[in-house]
Amino acid sequence: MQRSDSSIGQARAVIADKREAILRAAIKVFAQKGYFNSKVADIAKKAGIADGTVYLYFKSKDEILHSIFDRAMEEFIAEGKREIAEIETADKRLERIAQLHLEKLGADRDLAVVFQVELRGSTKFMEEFSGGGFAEYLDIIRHTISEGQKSGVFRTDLKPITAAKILYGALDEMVTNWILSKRAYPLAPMADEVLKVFFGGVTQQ
Amino acid sequence: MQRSDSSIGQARAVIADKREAILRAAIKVFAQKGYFNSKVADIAKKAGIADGTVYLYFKSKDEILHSIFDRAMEEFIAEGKREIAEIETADKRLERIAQLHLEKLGADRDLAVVFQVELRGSTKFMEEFSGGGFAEYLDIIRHTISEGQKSGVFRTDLKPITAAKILYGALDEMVTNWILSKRAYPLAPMADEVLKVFFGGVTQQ
Amino acid sequence: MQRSDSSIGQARAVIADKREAILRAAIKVFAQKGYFNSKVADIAKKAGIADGTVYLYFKSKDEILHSIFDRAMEEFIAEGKREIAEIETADKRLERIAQLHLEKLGADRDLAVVFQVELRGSTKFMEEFSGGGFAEYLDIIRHTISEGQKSGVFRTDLKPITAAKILYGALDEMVTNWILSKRAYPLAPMADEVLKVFFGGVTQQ
Amino acid sequence: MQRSDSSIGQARAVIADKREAILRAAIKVFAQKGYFNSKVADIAKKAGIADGTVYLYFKSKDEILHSIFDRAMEEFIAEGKREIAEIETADKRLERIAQLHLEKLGADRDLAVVFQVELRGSTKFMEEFSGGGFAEYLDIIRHTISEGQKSGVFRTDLKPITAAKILYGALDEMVTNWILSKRAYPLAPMADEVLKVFFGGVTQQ
DNA sequence: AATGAATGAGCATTCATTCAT
DNA sequence: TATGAATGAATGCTCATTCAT
Repeated sequence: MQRSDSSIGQARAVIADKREAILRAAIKVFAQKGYFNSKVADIAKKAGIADGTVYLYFKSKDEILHSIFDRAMEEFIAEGKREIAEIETADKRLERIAQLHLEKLGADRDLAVVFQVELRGSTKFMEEFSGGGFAEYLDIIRHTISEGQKSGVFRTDLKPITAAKILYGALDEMVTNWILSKRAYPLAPMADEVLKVFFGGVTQQ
Repeated sequence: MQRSDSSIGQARAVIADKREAILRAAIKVFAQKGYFNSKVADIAKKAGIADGTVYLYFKSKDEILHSIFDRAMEEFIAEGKREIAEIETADKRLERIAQLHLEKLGADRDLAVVFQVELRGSTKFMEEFSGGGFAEYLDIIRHTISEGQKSGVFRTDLKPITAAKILYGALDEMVTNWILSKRAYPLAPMADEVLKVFFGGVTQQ
Repeated sequence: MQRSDSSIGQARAVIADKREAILRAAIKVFAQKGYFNSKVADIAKKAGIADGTVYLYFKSKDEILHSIFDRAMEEFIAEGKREIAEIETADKRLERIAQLHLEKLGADRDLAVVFQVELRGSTKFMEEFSGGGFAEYLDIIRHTISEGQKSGVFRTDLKPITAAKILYGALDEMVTNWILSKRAYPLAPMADEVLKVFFGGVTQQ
Repeated sequence: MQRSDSSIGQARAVIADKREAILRAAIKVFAQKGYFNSKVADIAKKAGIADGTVYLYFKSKDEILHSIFDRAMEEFIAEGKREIAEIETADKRLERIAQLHLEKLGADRDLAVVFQVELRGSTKFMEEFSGGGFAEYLDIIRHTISEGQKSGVFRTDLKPITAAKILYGALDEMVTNWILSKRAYPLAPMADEVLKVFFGGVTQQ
């Protein structure tokens, strides 16, 4: 029995769709109740499938969380690299990175919650994550700052990695506050505020 | 038969000691295995008491974690207030706050791990915490920045609360990185780096 | 459109072949992992078919095990009857039965394992089996002994059914030991040892 | 705080009692439904305790089954050795062993079922068991036969180990048949029948 | 106050079976 | 007939909490 190319394509699409549905459902559930308080059954129900079906696509509950991180970071980094490749100066690049950071997470509150909250819920995850996508992300910032130092746009009495952590930390805190805030406000514009301080400092000239 | 004042005092001291022992034990255990993976029995064993005894001092496992936060924040804020009260200018105050922040957490790695990791392990905790000690802490920073703006030392085109979050976020990231780092280095000196950027920005003058 | 007789015959052969393949696969799998630890998926994979296909030939996993017993006992009894029909004396018949018993199981270790181990893994199976092929098998032995008593070759102060169980039990134990033995030795020759004792006893004359 | 010797004794007795109760309950439940079909909850309920309590006395369901075997074999072998130590001749010793075998299992039908059925339900158990108590038991029989050969009471053209297996197999079959029989009859008297054949054979002199 | 044995609710995962294709 | 994705019932074990002593 042979399948036409299109039916194979369909089958793949269906598989991808179900995986995707589980991932989306998991993001919602994890965001709402936290990883440890979420039951696999909750995810399955939200995804509209049977409990056991989850295990046709993921090996364990743990793997679902990992997949969420991996996929999001991958997309995020890919898009970031693509965008900054077209930008000339280091300061403009950093600006775009900061904006992208807050745009992306500001556009998907549930994903943001999982990133800000669950990712930090265990040293295990943090360690794995730090050695993974996050390290690459931080490295892009560090590298950009380093280039800015070489081109003379940034001061040179700062270690690029330290400056990178400061920028990342400031952006990260914007996200965390936004998540926890009861008021709904747009996250993306906060990037400019962060950059204002990061570039110019708070001291009156 | 009546207890003398001194015996009551002793009893209270014993109670405080045991509470303290449980709290110290819990910080160690939570830091090592994470809140959800820690058993109350682990804490009891580390504290050298029976499982049931824990419940004579705390209503639940959850309450232990809360107490850790509450007590640490309380101490932290009290010390912070005391120290900055003696400092004249806003920038010097901010400097002291930043140093204190990293000194304190840098001096107790287990406590730092619990703060950085477990505090963020659930939205529930974060929300409660945000409304509690953390809000007060951030408010002290915000207020100091506001004063600096009035006195002309800080630029005024920034919302004080936003600047406060940026400073806090940058410091927080220093702590997180320090915890996850495999190399052992002193945390406190990082305060100066953060302040360098926060005050002066990264842009070359 | 009608199927010719020959195509029906072919279809039947195919059906029989696939049933047979499943049965052979199941014997191997059950022998290796035990009935309860064997998955229907394991059997299907070993048989080279899809999981669902198993259910076109058997109603349940349970039925597969039953079929293994039924078919093996049927073959066994048929061959036994055929062989002893040509033998004159009761003692020679018993001899042939014992040899056949060990020859058959000794020639198919997997089948032997399933018989010795899985058959006894549940009272349910044992009861059903006892009322089925096994009863008939034991009855053949009993009947042969009874004939031997009538013809004067066997002593008459023993109930034939009891003597039959003794012979069966002794043979059965040879099989069990052979299965569990780490050394590989031929099973069939043990029949003569069993018969030596069964016929003559262990007492020195 | 000190416990008197008697209160320690009581505590031990309580512990032993509860372990014992769980073991007795497990024997009943396993005998009725088979190991794999028995739930730990069934055992707990039959023992009159909570599910979790089972795990204060046993590490796993598997360990319960092992304990049943180990304890029973231990008792059995100890009693067997004690009894035969007082008997002079090898044939009388064998007689006593056979009687004891059927007396013991005949006195506790549930235990007999677990031994005959569950012990054989998995190659894993059988292998472990064969290397354990069972091997020792068979060795006692073998050794007794060997002595009988030396003293001239048994014929010497048989390997003692083979003769031992034959005797054991015959006795074992008596037990299995007794368990599966719908009629209730005393098991112990069957020992004499087995011995009659084992000693003298079925052949008419 | 202190103990630690007992409790029992809670859950990730497996797998025999079904059924749309 | 054959497939294999989907189902969902079933269960051993953990551990926060209680309570008799």
